[in-house]
Amino acid sequence: MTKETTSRARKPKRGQTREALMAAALDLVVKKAPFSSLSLREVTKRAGVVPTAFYRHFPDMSALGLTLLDESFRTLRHMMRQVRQEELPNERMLRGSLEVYFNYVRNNRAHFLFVSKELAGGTPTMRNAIRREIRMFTNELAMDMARFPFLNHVNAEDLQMMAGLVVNNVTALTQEMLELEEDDEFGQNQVLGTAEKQLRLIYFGVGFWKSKPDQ
Amino acid sequence: MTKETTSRARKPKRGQTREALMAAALDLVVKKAPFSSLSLREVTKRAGVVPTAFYRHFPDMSALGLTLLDESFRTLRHMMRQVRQEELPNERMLRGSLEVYFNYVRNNRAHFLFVSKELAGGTPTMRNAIRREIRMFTNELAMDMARFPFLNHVNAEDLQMMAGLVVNNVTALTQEMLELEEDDEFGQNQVLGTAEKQLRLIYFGVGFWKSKPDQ
DNA sequence: TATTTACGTCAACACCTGTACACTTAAATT
DNA sequence: AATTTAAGTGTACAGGTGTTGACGTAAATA
Repeated sequence: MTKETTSRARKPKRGQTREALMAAALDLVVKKAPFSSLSLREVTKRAGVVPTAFYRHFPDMSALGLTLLDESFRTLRHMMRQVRQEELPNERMLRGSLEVYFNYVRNNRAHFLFVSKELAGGTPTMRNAIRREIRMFTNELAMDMARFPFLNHVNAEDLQMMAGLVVNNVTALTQEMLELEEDDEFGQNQVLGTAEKQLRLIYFGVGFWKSKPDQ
Repeated sequence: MTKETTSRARKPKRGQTREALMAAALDLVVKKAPFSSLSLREVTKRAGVVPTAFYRHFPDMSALGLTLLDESFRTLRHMMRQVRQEELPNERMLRGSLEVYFNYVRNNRAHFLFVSKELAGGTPTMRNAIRREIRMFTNELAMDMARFPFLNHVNAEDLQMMAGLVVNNVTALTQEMLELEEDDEFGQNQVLGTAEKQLRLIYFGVGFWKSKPDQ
């Protein structure tokens, strides 16, 4: 008799549980703590699903983490590629590029917070994956700079060094940005202004650089 | 009859349990995970003490964390003050300063790892405390730069910007250093070399900088 | 239409967690 | 020498943790 009456209270919830789990994890990262210290049970609870349902989608939490990491960088990579394909950078477009980038950060706050917290505090696997992505950005930036006419006399190693300088700073400023309240437009503009000045200063230094010819 | 015979197996362990707890926590940070995800029980276990003994020394884990943070920065502050009191910096002594600093990092690896992981992943209290310390270093560096003769025409805001650039980079390179194995001298020298070049490049850019007179 | 598969539920487990309480005892203070 | 204090111990409890296993059922496939 109970068999046919139990069909009413079942939640259908077709196939979007995977996305719900990912969203729940990101949500908790924003509101609570770094991903690496979240528990499987609290993620499923926030996703509105029973703990054991987790295993239908991921073998364990670290698999969820790596999926989130992939999601975090996929669109960013795409955006950066587009920006880099435009005309050769000049001083005028520096501000524009920074605005585009930091706007992207603001619109993907959760993902950047996730990455930022795992960069130093995650498992070795996670840290290496993130550092590899960042190194890739650095390499691509160095390749772009190689096409600058006035950087012809800078060797590959020094180009890498310069790109590293830029990436290090943008990374640090991103984290500074993430510490600000979401509606703190004054603070955000201040960081943006600082970023522009710092990059321009680097730009000046780069113009003066002379690589040792033999190394 | 059991009363007087139980006196033999007691551990004396006078008053160094507090230090043992701090050392145990640092140890676990190096070998296991960020401080914020350590449990009270595993810290006491590693310190060779029963869980409840913890409360004789700290009200909770976050109090231990703040103590560790204080310990991490106290000696560093002292060292930096000494370095800054020496003669005005020139290009020659840049390498020397970096060597002193990174040597200090190497000799205090656990403390720097602790700070590095809490900087982005810790509780808000912890993050703010660390960021305050770093901001202090930036301010002091900016004050030093103000005494440079050839920086007379740079206003206070831009000095802050320049100091921020330097500190951001040294911070990033410190974290890069911490990712290397303790005995990877080649990698460490490579980071040191990159650091020197990057700071020299900034030095060039600073020489070219003109502040807007009105801001 | 019959069968299989994907994806949800519930119950149970062994273990780890922070913390309260009552106890012992070496050392410090009187 | 007597007493107080500081700092260790063991027991206990309520609650959170990852993971196994058996079960149900809507949707996809045959």
